[in-house]
Amino acid sequence: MTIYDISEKAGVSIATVSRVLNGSSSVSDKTKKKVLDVIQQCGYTPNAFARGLGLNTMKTIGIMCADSSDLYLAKGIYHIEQKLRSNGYDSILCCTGYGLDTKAASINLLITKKVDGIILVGSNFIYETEEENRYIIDAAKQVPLMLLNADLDAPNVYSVMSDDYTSMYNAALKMIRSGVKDILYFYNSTSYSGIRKLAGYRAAMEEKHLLSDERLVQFYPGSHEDVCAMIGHLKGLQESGLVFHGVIASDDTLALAALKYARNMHYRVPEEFSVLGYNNSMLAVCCDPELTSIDNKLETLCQHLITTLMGVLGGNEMPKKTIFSGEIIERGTTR
Amino acid sequence: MTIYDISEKAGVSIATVSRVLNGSSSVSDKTKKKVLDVIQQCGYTPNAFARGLGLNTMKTIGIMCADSSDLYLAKGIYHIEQKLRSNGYDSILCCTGYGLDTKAASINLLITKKVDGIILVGSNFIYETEEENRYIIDAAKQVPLMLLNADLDAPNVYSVMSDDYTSMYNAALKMIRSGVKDILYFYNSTSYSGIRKLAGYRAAMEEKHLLSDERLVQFYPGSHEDVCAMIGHLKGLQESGLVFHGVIASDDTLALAALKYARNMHYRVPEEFSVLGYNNSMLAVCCDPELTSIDNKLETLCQHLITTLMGVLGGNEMPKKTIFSGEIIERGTTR
DNA sequence: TTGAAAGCGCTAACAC
DNA sequence: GTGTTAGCGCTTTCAA
Repeated sequence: MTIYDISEKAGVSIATVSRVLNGSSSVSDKTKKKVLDVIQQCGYTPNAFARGLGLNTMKTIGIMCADSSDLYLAKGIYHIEQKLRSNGYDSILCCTGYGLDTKAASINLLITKKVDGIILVGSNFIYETEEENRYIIDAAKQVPLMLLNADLDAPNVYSVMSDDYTSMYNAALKMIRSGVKDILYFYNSTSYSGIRKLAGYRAAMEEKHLLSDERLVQFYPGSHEDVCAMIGHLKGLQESGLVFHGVIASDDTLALAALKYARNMHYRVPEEFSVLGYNNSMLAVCCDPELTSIDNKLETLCQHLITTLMGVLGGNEMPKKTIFSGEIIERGTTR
Repeated sequence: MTIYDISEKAGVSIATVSRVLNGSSSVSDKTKKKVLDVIQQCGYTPNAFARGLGLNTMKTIGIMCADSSDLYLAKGIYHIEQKLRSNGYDSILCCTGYGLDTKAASINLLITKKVDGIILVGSNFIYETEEENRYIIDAAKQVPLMLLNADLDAPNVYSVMSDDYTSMYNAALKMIRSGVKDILYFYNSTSYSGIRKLAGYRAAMEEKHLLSDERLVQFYPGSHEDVCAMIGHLKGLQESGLVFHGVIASDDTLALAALKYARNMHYRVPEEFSVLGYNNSMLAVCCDPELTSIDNKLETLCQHLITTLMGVLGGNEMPKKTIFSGEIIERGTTR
């Protein structure tokens, strides 16, 4: 069933059918109805390829994420997909994994698919050297590139992010003021936002001259989901003689592990041990006591990102960088 | 950059370029190399639309799920996307929400996009009446339809699922044998798999003549993420006089709520109160004590689903229905 | 082994 | 308001 069949059955030209299909220019109500009737009756739907061929757009946005089963990224994808759809765009999802080579391959694949834009969900796409980020810079020559929670200065690359540095700085300061001095920072990502968070913690601790022992900054290298291993990591630290009565974690899972560690050590939480998480995910209310966590306004970020992308696609001048501030959601693991 | 440019630069016809591009038929090694060189040098990639127009396939599979931020569905999407990619297929993701109308709209949209197949992730796509399932049956006339964790008998529809009934039946029996008699069933979905799970619980309880009070079967109608509301639901039950010392939940989140309820009531777990979850998700190891949960082998299901889909796409005869059995992962909330 | 040319289904510029 | 027609970039006969 093609536009030719419809035009024939309706007794008009293909151009007229195309016009009613696209709601464009002037078609008399009568012919319009006639065509619509035939279309309805035949259950005809236009061929997206042919349309794309001519227009050179599929109204499709590529979404890349390292791992769609990550709680935080999954939520981001969800919001983005929804908002895209409500703007008349579809999405192609690419789960790239964490390797640079597969990321580069994925981004090229999306471009091959003629997506109208690409959204990079999560800060792990940005590396430290320009060389490593070249795959993004190059891709941006072809389509607009949107970064969620990351930052890269390059033409046609737009960043929307949460102010992780300030959020962490404020949260750390708050915990210090609550009386906890020996606060361990527990993180598992050296992505852009990971580095910013750590810097926030560092600034607060150093300001108060509390970062006496570099072991207070702890990188956890294991699996993102292996809570046991995280607990083991903290246990090892404790056994090696490091003393800490507070943990600030770069994400809720790590914080949860810290909470389980505290329970294991028979610390009373929050009286003797404080824990702070990040992302304010579902996990935060799944434990007992519930986790104090930083909410980085994911949905707001996504909304803004899509608005910006739509603007760019519409040919408008749009802000290259937008920063929202986070918020500490106080629950039972801090005083 | 088109095939014409390449053909010109290489001094051959577009047909020849097309041939080397598709590795088809016989091209002399010399011309092949020449063409390949030019392609490389120009960084040319073929236009997917034009190709699709002719071939009428995009090597793309549509993935539908109600909510990609659901822990379980997200994991399923992740595995599916990975395995699809390793088979040379891309995926378009559609988060449909839970309404029938939006599901039908999404499935049509995917067909419009000329996907080669559609995967429905999660059992909430199947309804009770054939009328409601018509949108699937109709879609299957155009492309193969794969169901993950659901079941529907129709031409060109293939189902891969976990044996939820038996898993629940066994788990319930086990809990009964451990000495818990008043077991509440706590569920939030009347999807196909939701119904099967409930039936498994029912069968075990009735076999032991333990289902005296219909209030032991409790549907929770609220948000999937609102743990507080779930706890509230159980509290309300208790206050209304219902006595129960065990909870079997249709998913880990509900089980987690039950665990928090138990703690709230100062029951000792598992000595005085047992809890069983479903999905063996990350949540199971996030609480204290850790949750006994049923693992339904999601990755295996996904692997099999993709294998089947590839077979169907390759024109082979494939099993219409495949059932795997689940496994109880014992942790700290059952004796 | 290669080239010429006819589509694939649609949009949009241009004529009427 | 409506029809004609030239592409869009590629695959695939059919000839050579």
